[in-house]
Amino acid sequence: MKAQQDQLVIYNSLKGEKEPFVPMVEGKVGMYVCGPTLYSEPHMGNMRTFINFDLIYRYLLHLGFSVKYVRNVTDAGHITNSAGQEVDSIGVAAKAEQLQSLEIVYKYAVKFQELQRVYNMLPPSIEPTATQHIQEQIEIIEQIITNGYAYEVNGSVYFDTRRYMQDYNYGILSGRKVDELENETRTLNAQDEKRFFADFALWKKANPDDMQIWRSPWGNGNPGWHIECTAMSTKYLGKQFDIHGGGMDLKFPHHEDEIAQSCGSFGCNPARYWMHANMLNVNGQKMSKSFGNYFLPKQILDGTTGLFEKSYSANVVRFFMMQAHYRSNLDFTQEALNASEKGYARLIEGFKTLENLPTTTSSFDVAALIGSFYKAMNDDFNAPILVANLFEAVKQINLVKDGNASISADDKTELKAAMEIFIHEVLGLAPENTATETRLAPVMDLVLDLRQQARTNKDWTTSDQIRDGLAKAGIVVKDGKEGTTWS
RNA sequence: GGUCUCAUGGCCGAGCGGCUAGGCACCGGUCUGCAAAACCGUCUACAGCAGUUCGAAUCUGCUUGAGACCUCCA
Repeated sequence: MKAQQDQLVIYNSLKGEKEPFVPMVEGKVGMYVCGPTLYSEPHMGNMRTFINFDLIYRYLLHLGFSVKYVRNVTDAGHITNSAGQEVDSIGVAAKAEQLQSLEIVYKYAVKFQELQRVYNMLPPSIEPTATQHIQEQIEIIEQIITNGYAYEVNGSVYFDTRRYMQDYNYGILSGRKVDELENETRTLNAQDEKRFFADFALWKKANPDDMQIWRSPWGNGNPGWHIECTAMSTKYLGKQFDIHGGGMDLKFPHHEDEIAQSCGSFGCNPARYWMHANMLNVNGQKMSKSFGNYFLPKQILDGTTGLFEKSYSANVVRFFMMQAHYRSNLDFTQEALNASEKGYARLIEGFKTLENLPTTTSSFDVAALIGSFYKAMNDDFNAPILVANLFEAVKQINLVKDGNASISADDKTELKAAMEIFIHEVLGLAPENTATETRLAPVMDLVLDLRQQARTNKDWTTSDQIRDGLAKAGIVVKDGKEGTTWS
């Protein structure tokens, strides 16, 4: 397994190129991913990022790394809105739903947990929340002030971007130049307290109508949005760790500001590899709350998205996502979803077929095939190539089944183990739930037995009546070469 | 307005200078009482125009189109 670790290459957003992955401590990986803000239910686009990092987490685990995967939950913090004002989005949601802030957070945390389970995502090593780490945030802010990169104004604390730029490169991740930014910024409202337009809030003085407030050396207030990630990643992974991930849309300003905060307090970039997952598109445009073109993960499971005429299983949705690279945009369309549904069924069917294959000698290179699975994933987690290679395996399996190819017993065992690993463990496609089928099986055996009797007697009327009746109940009967099956 | 990214066959998507993924759909075939399913085969695309090269979907320039970020967003 060590050899496979050595070959892993990751695209580092910080450098804009792929580079060999070398963890700080051999065999161990520290990974931080920006999680959801719990002021509403996560939509499908949000899920794509988490599913992609779940894939990355799973593959790192499979390679034998000891991974500490930290994904935060934002349950407090003031963000900057379009008017340039600091806003507590959770408090706003709480007022709208006439609940307390923590009720809002809890409500959506429960839903998010449920979604993780449904989409077969491995739980992170820890899911810290911002409210549990106010003290740590305050301490880092104090350190930044001590280092001279932040200043207090009227109970609020701002990051001093101009001062910072004298010592560090603000824009190292996003490639932005601050002097250009100034001219580009469309409006500059409500920024009287800031010394410079690019300064951002580390701590914001409490408003009279804030639902959550905390004590600080600067008076009662709220942490800024960016500081929580710095506090939590530092606490659980150290001042510098291996991988920092998140959605592409967090690159600027969120991740840029995280780097500034870490450099401003500890003097180093928090992560050596920055990874950014791309967006999910609907009709060619990014799925987003503000565009209103979003649907919820549960809606696609029960067919109520209003966009597609049918429902799809979580495995199909996940498989669909795995057919696109995490750094590419992905378009959700009816036709593509249908394609994935059939392709997924074919893959699983092929894997099942492998089990009952006769063995002689191998007519194809099984070791090379398995090697291609690793090669794909080692190349910056290229899941679509992995899927293509899995289909190559399915093709060979079917050839063997039809007697047009052969496989040795040892190769069969190896291939079965490898496919099991890559389909279930790495891609995270959950084994199908057969609970209902086990109850139904004896009944179906009886029904199909009766139908077979009718068929033997050439009583097509009865035979077809049974088939049509079952079809209405959602059970499809297939008359194969070696008997009748159903699903 | 600024910065950046991307344009691949009917659809979704890999590809990162030569060996022209993969899935689905279509079409043809095998099987079958019929049907469905399954399996096999087929289909050869890289927005346009120039250029670099022995050779370009892949590199360069221009044109056109789309998107992201600059505000909260995964």
